[in-house]
Amino acid sequence: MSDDRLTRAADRTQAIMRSTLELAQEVGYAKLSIEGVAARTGVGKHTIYRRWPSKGALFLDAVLTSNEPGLDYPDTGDIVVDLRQQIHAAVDLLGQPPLGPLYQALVGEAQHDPLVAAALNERFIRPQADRTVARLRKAQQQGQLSPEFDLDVAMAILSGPLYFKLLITQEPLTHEYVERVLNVLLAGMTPRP
Amino acid sequence: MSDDRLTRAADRTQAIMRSTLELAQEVGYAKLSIEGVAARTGVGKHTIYRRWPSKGALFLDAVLTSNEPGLDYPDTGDIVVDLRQQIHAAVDLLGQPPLGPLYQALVGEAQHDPLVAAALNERFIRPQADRTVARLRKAQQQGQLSPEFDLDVAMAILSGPLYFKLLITQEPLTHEYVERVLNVLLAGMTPRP
Amino acid sequence: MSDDRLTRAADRTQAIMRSTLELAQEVGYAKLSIEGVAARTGVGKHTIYRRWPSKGALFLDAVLTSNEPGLDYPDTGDIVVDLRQQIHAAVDLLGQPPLGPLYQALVGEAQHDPLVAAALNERFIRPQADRTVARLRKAQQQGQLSPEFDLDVAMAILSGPLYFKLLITQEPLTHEYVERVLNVLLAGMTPRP
Amino acid sequence: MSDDRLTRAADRTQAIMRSTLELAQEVGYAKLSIEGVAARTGVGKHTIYRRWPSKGALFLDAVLTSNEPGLDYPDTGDIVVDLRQQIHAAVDLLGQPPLGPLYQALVGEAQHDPLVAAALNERFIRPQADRTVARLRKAQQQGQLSPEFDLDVAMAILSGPLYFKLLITQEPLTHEYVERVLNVLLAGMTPRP
DNA sequence: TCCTAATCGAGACGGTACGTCACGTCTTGCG
DNA sequence: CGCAAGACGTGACGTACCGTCTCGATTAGGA
Repeated sequence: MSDDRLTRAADRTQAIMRSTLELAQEVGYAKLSIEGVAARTGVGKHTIYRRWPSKGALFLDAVLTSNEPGLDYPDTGDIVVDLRQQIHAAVDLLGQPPLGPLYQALVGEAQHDPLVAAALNERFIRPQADRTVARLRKAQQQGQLSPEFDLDVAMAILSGPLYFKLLITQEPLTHEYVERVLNVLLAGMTPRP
Repeated sequence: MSDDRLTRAADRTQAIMRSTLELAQEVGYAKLSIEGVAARTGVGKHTIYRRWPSKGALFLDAVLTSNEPGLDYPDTGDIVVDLRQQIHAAVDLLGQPPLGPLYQALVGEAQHDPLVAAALNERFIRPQADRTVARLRKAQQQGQLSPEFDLDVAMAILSGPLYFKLLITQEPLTHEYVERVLNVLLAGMTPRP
Repeated sequence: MSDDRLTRAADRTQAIMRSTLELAQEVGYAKLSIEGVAARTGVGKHTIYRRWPSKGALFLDAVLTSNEPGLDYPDTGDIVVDLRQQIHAAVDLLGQPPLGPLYQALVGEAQHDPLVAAALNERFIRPQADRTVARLRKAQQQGQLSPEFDLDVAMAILSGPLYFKLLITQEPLTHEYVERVLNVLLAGMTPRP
Repeated sequence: MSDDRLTRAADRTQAIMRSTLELAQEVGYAKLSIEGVAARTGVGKHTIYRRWPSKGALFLDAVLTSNEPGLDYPDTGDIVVDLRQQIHAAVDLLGQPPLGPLYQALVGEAQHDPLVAAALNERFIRPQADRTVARLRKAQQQGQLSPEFDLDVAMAILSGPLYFKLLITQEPLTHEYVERVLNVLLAGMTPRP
């Protein structure tokens, strides 16, 4: 079968990504090396370079693939319930191991490597943002939000403080914190009589 | 004189930081190397290692020193005016060269190097945040903000979306954008009758 | 026909050897690679490995095959005339491109690879030496050489200085040079009264 | 002292050459690698590349240095005695381990690398040849050789057959063989009445 | 005419070594 | 004595070939 080859190749691809995550968790992204990943996976370096152009690209793929399908969005009909649930899910996912530190390193790498930045946006950030804005828009159309409310900014206010804690102050990301953010946002969000 | 020696040392320190910024701007932080800085400055590597423990520490020092005293805070008495002025100053400073890309790289490095993260927080992030919260608190005491308003979160909502644009989506940071953020924040901020 | 397959195979064999010589002349033996020959010929690597065990063996085959039947020996009846003609033919063949540099590289490879050394001896060196000694012996039997003359050494004196120039001093191989060698040899070769 | 550094450097240089010879004798020149030499010597690869531009140059240096001062020339006053002694010394040196195989590989490498060829000539071949020709010339001036005898060719006839055995037929180099060569040469060398 | 077997191109694969770069440590000698 | 200069051991880079391997496609020649 033709699938044999593809299967073999896919197996190797996944094995490499698995080792990458393991190594990254053990020694940290800074000390991660393609040489090390190759050795740990029992694979030639070329086999890695054939698939990814750089350590950053490999790491991005490994991190994002490990977290398919990402953060799915609920839709209970009540925008407040949905936002709350979603933001708490984000904290659970990104605020602690295993994904938290990996994702933090990934965003860090994106600051040095435009390819990683672009891929990260396309594969994770933008879809997530789009889903959030779409959900907000629906609520707005249903009258749950005032018509002139700035949806893009609302999304940024949901995400930004979270990244601020994760990347800038690097304090633990808590449910209590995002709850407070949500409360402030809701104060400006609800339609006034 | 003893001052001579100190002066000489300080001169060298500044020369090294100057070369660091130049090199970083020319080749990018990722390709910056202590070896390169030493060569460009006409200085032995030891002279750099005597002053900074790592490339990250040197870069942090260079970036922050180049921007003393940072973002000063106005106090006109009107919190809205002050916040607006401050946030636009931040956009002017971080949203474009020369500081923008350097600062972006610096935050990136902080994700990989805890020492850089700590120093960045202590020397830049926390003082800035503290000033903002202090200004907000004063306004709250003057009755310009509702008493139960969450000041820490307000600060995070002012900063977070800015970092979100700078680090995550990496789109240009515009005055129009922060203005919209501010508007949403103000909607939840002003005291209700 | 069964010949078809053999013919096709032989065609491929020859195409590979042709590319080998071309590549060797273009980039030199040191940078010759089986990978390169395969690519240039439009052939899988396996097809080469199926025929030759190593780069050296392939190169040997290519060089020697390109020069079938080698140096034929004249027999005019006069040993001096014959030796002179033969040695000048050798200079014409080995002292200049295309064969000169290739042959030089071939002997070089023989120093590192016993298989090449053995094959080179069997297919080129020994036959050539045998023909020379045979011709000398015939001359000796005809009284043109003194009976106690050392034929093997005579052959080595005809060949040795030539290789000395080709491999050791690597100066151009001239007709004038071999003529002088021949003269010295003849001085000790001719029967004394 | 300034000698300290030079001494340290020279020590390393010699240690590297020593390992090179050891490794070459163990695994053969073809499998010799700079990586291997570095590992065996306990030295960084760069420390080798700083001193020699290629494996061939290192090997040449190692082989020739190990054999300083090479083949010294006797001068008893009798050219026949001197030539005989010299040629037998050459057989003792090059015809057997340890130097024989190393020297053979060295000449082999010279066929692929012009730098090695040039250095080999300058440091070993030409001086040796010059000494031989000088000794012959002196004998000629003393009337031990006929005035029109071709000294350069005589030198080539002493060396050539020796290299022919060493490099081409690769049979053992024996004293008996060079003795026969010498005899033939002497036959054409001695002045005729 | 179809089938079986061999051969082929293409190129993935685990390796080894290449030659380069920068790391952080060290030593030396000049000013 | 502090410094430039740069050698040093280390380890990773990204590349090139090695020789082995699997895959379909393209043949032949026998059923």
